[in-house]
Amino acid sequence: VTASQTPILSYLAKIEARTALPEDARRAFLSLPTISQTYRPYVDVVRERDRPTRSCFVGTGLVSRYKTLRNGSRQIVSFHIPGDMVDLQSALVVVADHGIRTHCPTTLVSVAHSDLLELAAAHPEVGRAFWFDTLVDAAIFREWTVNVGRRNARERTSHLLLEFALRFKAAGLYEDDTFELPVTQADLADALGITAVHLNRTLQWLRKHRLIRTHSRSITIENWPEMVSLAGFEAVYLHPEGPRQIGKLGRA
Amino acid sequence: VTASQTPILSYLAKIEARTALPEDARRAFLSLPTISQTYRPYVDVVRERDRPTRSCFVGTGLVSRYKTLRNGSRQIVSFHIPGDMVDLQSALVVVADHGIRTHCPTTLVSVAHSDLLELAAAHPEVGRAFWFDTLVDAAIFREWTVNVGRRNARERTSHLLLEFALRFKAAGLYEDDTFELPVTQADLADALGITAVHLNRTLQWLRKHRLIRTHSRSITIENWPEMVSLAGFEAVYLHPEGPRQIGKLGRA
DNA sequence: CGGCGGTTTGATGTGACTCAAAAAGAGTGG
DNA sequence: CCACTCTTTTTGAGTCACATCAAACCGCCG
Repeated sequence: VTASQTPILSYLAKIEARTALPEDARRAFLSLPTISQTYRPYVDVVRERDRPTRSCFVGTGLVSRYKTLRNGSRQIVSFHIPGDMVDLQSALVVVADHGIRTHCPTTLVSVAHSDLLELAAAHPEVGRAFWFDTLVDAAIFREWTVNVGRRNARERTSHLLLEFALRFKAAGLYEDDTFELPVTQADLADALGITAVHLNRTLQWLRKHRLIRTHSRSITIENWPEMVSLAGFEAVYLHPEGPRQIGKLGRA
Repeated sequence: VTASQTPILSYLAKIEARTALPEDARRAFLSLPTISQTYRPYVDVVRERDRPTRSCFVGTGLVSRYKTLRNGSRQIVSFHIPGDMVDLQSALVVVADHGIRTHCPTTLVSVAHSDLLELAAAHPEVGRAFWFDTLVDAAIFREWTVNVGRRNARERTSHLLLEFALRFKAAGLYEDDTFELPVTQADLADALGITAVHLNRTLQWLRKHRLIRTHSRSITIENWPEMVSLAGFEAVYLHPEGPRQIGKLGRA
């Protein structure tokens, strides 16, 4: 196991938590040629309108996918943490409709699209896993839309923090109700569709009411039930149950 | 060609506008057993937390996908017009994280998930087309997030109307800059994340400034360039260019 | 012609934005 | 270990876009 395989192993662990892959598919996946690269904070990995030829996995650090508007304001549409596959979509979609950039020192491992598509073609289970991953992605986007469309600043902020908590937990990066979120308040605000100033006041409110605690960039969920209820959080959309099983496919 | 095949033909036309399918795949697709059903306005086709076993195509009318919050407010996350495949995602994702309902008299044609998955397995081109469709879906959700997160009421409203215009045009339901949108202002407001009252005033503003015209439920884009500029609309996210070609797959 | 969804209007309230500047950290070099 | 800078967080005051509530109006259909 080389260092550059680690993020792929994490990704495999993630998708296999839902459905096990056959041994040969696993092995084929792990033997794909990869390139590992380290980036400084706030570096664009993909720019809007680029035509990337590789997809990548997050090893350490954190990246976001974002869109920029005419007036310069930015909306972050998703964050990706270690073990996530970023930009799987660019495997099929030729021109990027959004950018991808780092927020802290980050290591990414990339794989050529052609290799991914061949892998998916050769191992239908992998293809299915990719499709499922895309579907969960879409589900998260939908929830995000609800978040910015219909919830106020307190609700959205706690909703996002809870989503992070669950995803970090699934990635094994969550202990004592605490996780590291190497992102500034301005960045978070860009994701939440509010201003940094207003996010700051919102965080203060959450702290004052003992819902969360913060120490530099680490976040502690202090009162999980209250947070869930404030956010109106329902974990269904993260679909931890995994995809429909192949066994169930036979004519019903 | 039976009546219940029509929506599938439209769907095929849609995906084949991007990439042609081999003849046997086409034929297999068209010979799937279907059920055609007509619904009245405001009927739930799928309820949140359901476990649907069939996906459907829109024949006539219009359906929306939506999520409901605790306080009863609703956020529509997408609309589907004739020729769209709705809820392709439920083929793999077991439990629905959102509802689907009609807004006007609507005919849907449904296909069993098991059939769709077998089709996709037997014809990789179809599997790829499904995956691509999911990706475009996700791209639309992302844009929608940007819309509600970072644009004001006028910008979002014109953005949504332009998206509709392009999609209706692609579906051949657009003439003289005009299309039928069988949806109330309250419904549109649910999609835009604003109140019906405010949407109403926004539409009045758009009319007064000669950007659009409305006659009952039909909408005319009166000044396309101005609308595009107001909305900050960029059509990339609809990905009309289609998926990466198989021919390009060979090791680069 | 009355009832009924849907649209429009009006008055008032407020959550979030804007601009600006102070305070607190974090990193760097002497 | 302390000055210095740069970034991030925090505070304050004024403003605006959009929400809320409520009523009137309109077109459609039986």
